[in-house]
Amino acid sequence: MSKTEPVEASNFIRNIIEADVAAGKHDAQVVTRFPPEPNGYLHIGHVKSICLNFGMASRFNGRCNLRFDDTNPARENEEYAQAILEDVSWLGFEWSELHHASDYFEQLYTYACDLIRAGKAYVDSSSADEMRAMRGTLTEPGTPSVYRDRSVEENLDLFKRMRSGEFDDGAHVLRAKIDLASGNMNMRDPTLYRIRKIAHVRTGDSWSIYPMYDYTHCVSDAIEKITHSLCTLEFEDHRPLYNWVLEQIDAPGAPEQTEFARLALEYTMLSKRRLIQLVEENHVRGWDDPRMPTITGIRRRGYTPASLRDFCERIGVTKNDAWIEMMVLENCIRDQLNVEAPRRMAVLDPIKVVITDLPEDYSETLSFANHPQDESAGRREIPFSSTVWIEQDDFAEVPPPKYQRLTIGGEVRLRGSYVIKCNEIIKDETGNIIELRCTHDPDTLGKKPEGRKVKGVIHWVCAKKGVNAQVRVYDTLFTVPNPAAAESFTDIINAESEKVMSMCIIEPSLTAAEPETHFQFERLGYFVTDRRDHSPTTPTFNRTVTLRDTWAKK
RNA sequence: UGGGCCGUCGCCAAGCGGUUAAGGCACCGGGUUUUGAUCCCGGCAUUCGGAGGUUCGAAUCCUCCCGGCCCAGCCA
Repeated sequence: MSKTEPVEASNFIRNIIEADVAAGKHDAQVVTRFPPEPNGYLHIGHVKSICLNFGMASRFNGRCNLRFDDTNPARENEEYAQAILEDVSWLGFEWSELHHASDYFEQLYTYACDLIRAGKAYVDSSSADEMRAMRGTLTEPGTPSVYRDRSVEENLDLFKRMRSGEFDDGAHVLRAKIDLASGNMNMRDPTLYRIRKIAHVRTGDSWSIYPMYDYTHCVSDAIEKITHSLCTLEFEDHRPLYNWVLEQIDAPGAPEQTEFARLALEYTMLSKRRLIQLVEENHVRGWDDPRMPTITGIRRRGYTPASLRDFCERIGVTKNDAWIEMMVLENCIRDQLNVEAPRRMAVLDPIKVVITDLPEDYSETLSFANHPQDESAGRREIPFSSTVWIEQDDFAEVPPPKYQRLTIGGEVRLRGSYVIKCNEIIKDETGNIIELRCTHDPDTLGKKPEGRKVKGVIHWVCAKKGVNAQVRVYDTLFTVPNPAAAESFTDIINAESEKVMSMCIIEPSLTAAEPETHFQFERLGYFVTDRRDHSPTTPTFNRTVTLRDTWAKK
């Protein structure tokens, strides 16, 4: 076997882990974790992180935990947590262990007391505003709070009473005692605990103080013996603090944080706040609107887990501020569905064609391959009669140059059927074409026409047996590549991001399809039966993506 | 000189002192085709943000410069 081995794409994180394993670091184990906060739906940016974390674990025969970073009960809820579990599973990943940061609250509290005893943390009774003022600026050092030198006994006592609920929100916080002059703002005595007299989904009201992310995350990683803690670039500045905390306590593990660039996808917005806004202001119909970049939305649009995993493979992992073109995502689903999706015919914007040289009650059954390159996909029967629907776009009274479809006096192949010629146009009183009267060449079924070339092939559906359906065609939600840069998104929302087409005609067999079944509608694109709205009596399809169209581009 | 980070083809991205600077997407040809799809074949960076330097040899090491991103939540 001398054939060239396909070189698996390398990335810096994989290289680091590879080197660590080779060096026997962390006992040559690889344990990662995906740590979402249950305060929103997962989106395609999270998919990158999920694929990385689960992918690395599986590649190195390690484990990947799913851990909810549930340290802020004010914003988190169970609906989000359930959705996250479903999305990760749907993507095809299985977590090794399921944890919650809240499982560690007691341990976190104990470590915090250790920190106080070691003189590494203190209770600050300044207000949030005062603390902000004392923090200094990017170029000026901070100034110490008057509470910075409280005794260990006083700190311990106060912290204990904070926990017991004696104080109101904001009365005190627990701060690490590090370096108020640090150029890294995170090291200027960061807050470790704040008082929040609010019930937590999992711990109820047993706590009135909650630990901050910086303190919780590293300790949670250590408790779970995570080896490689992968996160996005904005946490780079937090790494010194992550390490500082673990150095102060008697940590069970020695996780190492490595940061990578978060995904930036053209024409989409991935900030949780903005996504929530889209939903709440009804710019979309919900978290699973097929235009949303959420996993559930992308799923409803018709993307598959495999196509999303492929996407992550293609975009790579680096620290570059990279913008991924929409096309890259689209090509992933095209490539998968081109191989896997059975072909069908559907007419979205129909115009009637009457074949005048066939008896009015003529009907015939034609056999079609379900896939042109894959015999194993089988065949199906399609009804044909003297009246068919074709796409309005496939007829032009005044054809543009190089037009290969039906024109007056011209011929075109009805895919899998006969070559027809248009002889006459019928218009209504306002001038709209309502019917094309054509004749057919009976000697062209399954063979090329005699003595001439017919280049064009168009799709069609039998008017007698075709079934009415709703098809929703989608375009990008925004009109600009970087919507996040816009002042308000009301003026950059694409008014044509969704077009609901209710007069579509589909092959009769399509009504039997289960929800979430993928098809290629020939010459149009890939479509999926809607997860929620599709049924035999209400056939409903979403357009996942169009076919590549080199002609339309010109 | 507040701190941290990033710059390799239009868009991603390998590359880790010696390679003809991988690969994918896009693009441009040409072939096959009853989907203007797919598929196939070919083309596509004398050059790695810039300028110096080290070296027999630099995208890879050093210096300076230019451009971009992140940080002043009791958010994550």
